[in-house]
Amino acid sequence: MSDVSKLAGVSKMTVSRVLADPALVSEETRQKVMKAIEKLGYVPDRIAGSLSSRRTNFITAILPTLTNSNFADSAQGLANALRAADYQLLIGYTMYDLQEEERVIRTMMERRPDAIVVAGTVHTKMASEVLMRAGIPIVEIWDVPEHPIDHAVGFSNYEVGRNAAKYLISLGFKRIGALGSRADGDVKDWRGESRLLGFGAALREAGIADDLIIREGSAPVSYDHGAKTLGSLLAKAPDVEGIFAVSDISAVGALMECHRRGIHVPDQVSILGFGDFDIGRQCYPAISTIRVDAQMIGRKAGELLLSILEAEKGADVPEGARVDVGFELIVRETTKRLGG
Amino acid sequence: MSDVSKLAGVSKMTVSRVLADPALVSEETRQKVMKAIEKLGYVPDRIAGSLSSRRTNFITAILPTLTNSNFADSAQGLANALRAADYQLLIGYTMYDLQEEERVIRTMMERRPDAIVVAGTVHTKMASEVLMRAGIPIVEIWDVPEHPIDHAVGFSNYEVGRNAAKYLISLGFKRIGALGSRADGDVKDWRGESRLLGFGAALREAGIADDLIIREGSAPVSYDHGAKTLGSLLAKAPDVEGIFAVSDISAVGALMECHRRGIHVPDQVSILGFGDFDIGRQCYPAISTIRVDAQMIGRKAGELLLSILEAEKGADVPEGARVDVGFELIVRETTKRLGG
DNA sequence: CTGAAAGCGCTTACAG
DNA sequence: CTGAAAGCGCTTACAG
Repeated sequence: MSDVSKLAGVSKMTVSRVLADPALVSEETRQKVMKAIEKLGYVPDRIAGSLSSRRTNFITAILPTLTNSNFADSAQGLANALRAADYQLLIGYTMYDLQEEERVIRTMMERRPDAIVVAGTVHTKMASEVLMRAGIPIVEIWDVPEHPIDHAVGFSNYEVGRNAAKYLISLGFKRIGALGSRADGDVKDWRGESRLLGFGAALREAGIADDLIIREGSAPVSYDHGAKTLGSLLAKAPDVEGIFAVSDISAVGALMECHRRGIHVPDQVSILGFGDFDIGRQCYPAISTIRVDAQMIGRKAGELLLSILEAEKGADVPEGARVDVGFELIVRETTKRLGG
Repeated sequence: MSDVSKLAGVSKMTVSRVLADPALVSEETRQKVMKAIEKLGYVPDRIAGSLSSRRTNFITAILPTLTNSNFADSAQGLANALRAADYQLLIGYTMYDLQEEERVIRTMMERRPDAIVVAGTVHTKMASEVLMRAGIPIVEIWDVPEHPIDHAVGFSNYEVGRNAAKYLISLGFKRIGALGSRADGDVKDWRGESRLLGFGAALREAGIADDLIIREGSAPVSYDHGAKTLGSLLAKAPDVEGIFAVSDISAVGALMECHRRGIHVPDQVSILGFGDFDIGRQCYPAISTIRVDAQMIGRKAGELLLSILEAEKGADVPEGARVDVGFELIVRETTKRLGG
């Protein structure tokens, strides 16, 4: 930068202004500076700029994994929303492990992000404290808790579970089960667990036994997980009529296992998934599922942050926003009314 | 940090040492410093550290999209390899657009990454120059060109195409086609195009016409793309016997379209995909494909970079490394010998 | 519209 | 094993 200022015959301050807010500089000076920048191939150093201005234009996104198309969609939605405003995403993975999440959050704090987006509303005590004291906007995504740390953009996983149960009940079933992952230990899909909790509650409300909710294996869930948990469920209740899987991935695995065992879906058993993954749409029979607009979650989180970070002084800024993007039941071919 | 040094009654330099290399500090001093850090909840500022040390521990990864499980796997493999060494990934998306790639590369340079990983070996002239002059290690992934900008980790897409053709020829087919995306304009999947080029070359070598290579629509490819290009191919050659799709996604789309048209796969036509996506493995009939270890590409790129960046002074460092991870033909149910 | 001074919070390079 | 000084490359906050 000082090279540029020398070549252009102006002060460093003027070069800085040309880059930050060209309107502040006279047309003539600007031209000189631009020419010098061009000639020297000068690339401004944002690290130095960040240190000086106390703004990094980094936004941290903490996700369980990127190998899940839903979270990848949210990341992409977030990145798209932020791109125009020149923010750079700092992505961290937790592998559904709360200890790892805490570690990632701590590491990320050293990079001084301007805001943090984190998937999930359950954190270690330490992690929650770090986030609360961070002094920057925090957006929890993929759920909408009563009392978010700061902001939240998502939907109620509990209600998803309740709706799943209600739908299966409406189909006339009495023997209803679910396929999920283990709910103990650090590595745990809390959102999936919320769905199972809501599912069980709705079952009980309807006077139906909730003893067929299988929790086996650990997140992230796989096709194999679906196949195995289906086996466990069948061993327990060969007469099960309707099944809710916490993820389409498990649902597809369960469906394939049904094929192998000669159990017809949906004539003998109905299967409902979650997530509306491509594979559920394309497989045969196509999986009935509950859809969430993952990309929209990312986009809305991004827009919320921009409205806060880019607010003019004095403008009023949303406080403790809770955005519920909802969800949608998509009935396809794996669910069917009893005797229908 | 100066708060910490005051509380601990030492200089800032000593605090810095405790954090960077505790072995340099006496046990007693270290304890005092650690206690002060704990008490104040001090979180070191890596932005300042980066400016001072001229190392950011950022590594930039530039990918077409994260919504493709192959690239997501590579990103995760890269992140896993770098995590232990305390590097943070800076991920950028190009949406298969070379102009956008150039823009992303320029923006990323302002963050002063210690190295850059970029998917693909075709760049705008400007982008190539920026990368060459960057003065940091560059790893191009997902192909292995004769002359990489710096390093390369991938496989030969051209050879993938050749092998696809050879395999279909070995099945006894004479009428052989392919499904790809448009090869003109800025938005373009160059790796897919390489596969088609190799495919056509092998066809010609065997004395088979290469006029059934369809290039329609733009990357990223979709199920719909597979269905539509299959339609075009069939319109041109109703008697086509073997088809190679540049991606499993297209292959699945083509397979579904065959179902709809009452064309039996593989009895009437064989379909070979690329990428070994989950969906190809799970759909019925399961897609024959060519598999690449995407996660390994990311991991090897990460390990290569670590060996360079973490090298002791004087240690010899790989120069212009070209790592070919190869690929693997996986025969499943959508390909079958003529009359077999 | 332009500039000189100070400082952001660290690490480098010495010195002892 | 410990510390004082200088500086990384910008922006902030004044001043004119």
